[in-house]
Amino acid sequence: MAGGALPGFRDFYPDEFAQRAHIFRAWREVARKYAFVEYDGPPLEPLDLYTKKSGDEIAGQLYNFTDKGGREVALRPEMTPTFARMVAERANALRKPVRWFSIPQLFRYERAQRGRLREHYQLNVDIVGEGSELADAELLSVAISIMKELGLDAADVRARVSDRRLLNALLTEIGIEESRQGAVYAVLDKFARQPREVSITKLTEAGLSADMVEAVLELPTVKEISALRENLRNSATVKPHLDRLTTYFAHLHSLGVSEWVDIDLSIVRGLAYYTGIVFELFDAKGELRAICGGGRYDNLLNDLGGADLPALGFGMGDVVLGELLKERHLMPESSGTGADLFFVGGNGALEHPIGDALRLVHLLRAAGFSVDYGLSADRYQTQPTRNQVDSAKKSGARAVICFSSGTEVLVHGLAGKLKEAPAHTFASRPLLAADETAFAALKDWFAASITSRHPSND
RNA sequence: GUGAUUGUAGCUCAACUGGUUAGAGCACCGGUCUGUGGCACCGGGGGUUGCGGGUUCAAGUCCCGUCAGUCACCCCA
Repeated sequence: MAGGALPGFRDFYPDEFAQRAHIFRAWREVARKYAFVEYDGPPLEPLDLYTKKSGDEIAGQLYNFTDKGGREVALRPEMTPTFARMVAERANALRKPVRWFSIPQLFRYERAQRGRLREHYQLNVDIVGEGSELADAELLSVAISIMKELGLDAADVRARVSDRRLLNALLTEIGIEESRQGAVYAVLDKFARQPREVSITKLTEAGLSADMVEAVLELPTVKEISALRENLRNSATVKPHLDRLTTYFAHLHSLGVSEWVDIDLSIVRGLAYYTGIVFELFDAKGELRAICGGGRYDNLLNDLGGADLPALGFGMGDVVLGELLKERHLMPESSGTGADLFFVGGNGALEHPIGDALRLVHLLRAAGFSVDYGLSADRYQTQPTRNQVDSAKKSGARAVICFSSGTEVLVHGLAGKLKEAPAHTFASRPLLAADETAFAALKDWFAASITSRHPSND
């Protein structure tokens, strides 16, 4: 449609905003449980923050331009460089290990597709200053706990785990020299998405012998450490890395998330800076793109900011996650205002002009209620009450309130059938006189009688 | 950036091989109904058929371009 948002950008109408808020709430709630603290940085950064170290692969998709001061700038495509700079600047002062998270809006200039827009929000969770595999286990546990928090289970989402150091050792043991390992990584990354013959061709072209090719193509099928060839498993080069992965899995088990996790040595991660355990979260059916990806990047802080600290982290975008939640009907369907009270004109509207109505609304709000009403002074007295109540229901309000006579105020619940809903009348005079005990009585009754109309959405 | 495919109201869709003022349901607005008020019914607003050209007596329908969506590449979050 013409005149809409720019391609790849989204308008968040209240319903969509509620869904976004639902995801953000889960992110923040779980981060808090794991004792991470929130930070943020600028959405606009110097261009070279991204071109210097991340390489050309990212440069072609940057949303960049020259600002009015002649500076080359870019909308941030990822948070890690900003994070690295912030940590490096205060590396000595920060208490380790650092547990930080952020929910930046990120931008990339590339053709939009399902699950990939030009803009998205991405939870970033990072740990700095801890090199042990326990930190890796803690990090993955955060990601999985978010899935749980949103109502997903181990049948919906799978975590796939690999380890760059282990993979390096395995390839070396197979006899592949380091200069050719990059090509092998590329093939492993695409192993599931391209025909086996293509993989074989590419590996052969990379200079691997038939034996090596066979050994490499076995790797993605390994589901347990014991399934590795014996000579690989027992090699002195490989063993320490296998031991670490074993310990890592033991920690995951203790943290209660091991049933979500599979070994998958074809998980490579595109970004070149990963150095250790890496992981991705996928929907179990494999219909969508990765929900989440991350791992250990022990050299990046040093390369980027000169702080020699081990670090690890993950990013989780709102787009794919949102699609999965919608598919599983785990998203709030519609928002409504959810106001406590909706004021309508009742039988007493003629005795109480709009001024009285507004005064009551004002006092109710001052007493702590959220109050909605039709913004027409005219219809307050002329529109049939039943039609006003219809509007109140559609608004999602929990109860209606009106002048039911010259001397009384009626509060009536909107949950369920109107006839069965709780209702109560209060004397209007003390309420209009801002009598505190009258409002206290109203609040008590409301709290005891009126239930939320959307108990499942909260 | 490459290729394929789609584009009618806010949403989901209709309109025979081109043929009167492009329709319906839902949603929205107003109203009616004092025993099914999260119901039924009545009425209303809203579309230069994505946009721009072309063919034709006549285009939502055919052709070209363009923009946008979707999918697959590329690549990655």
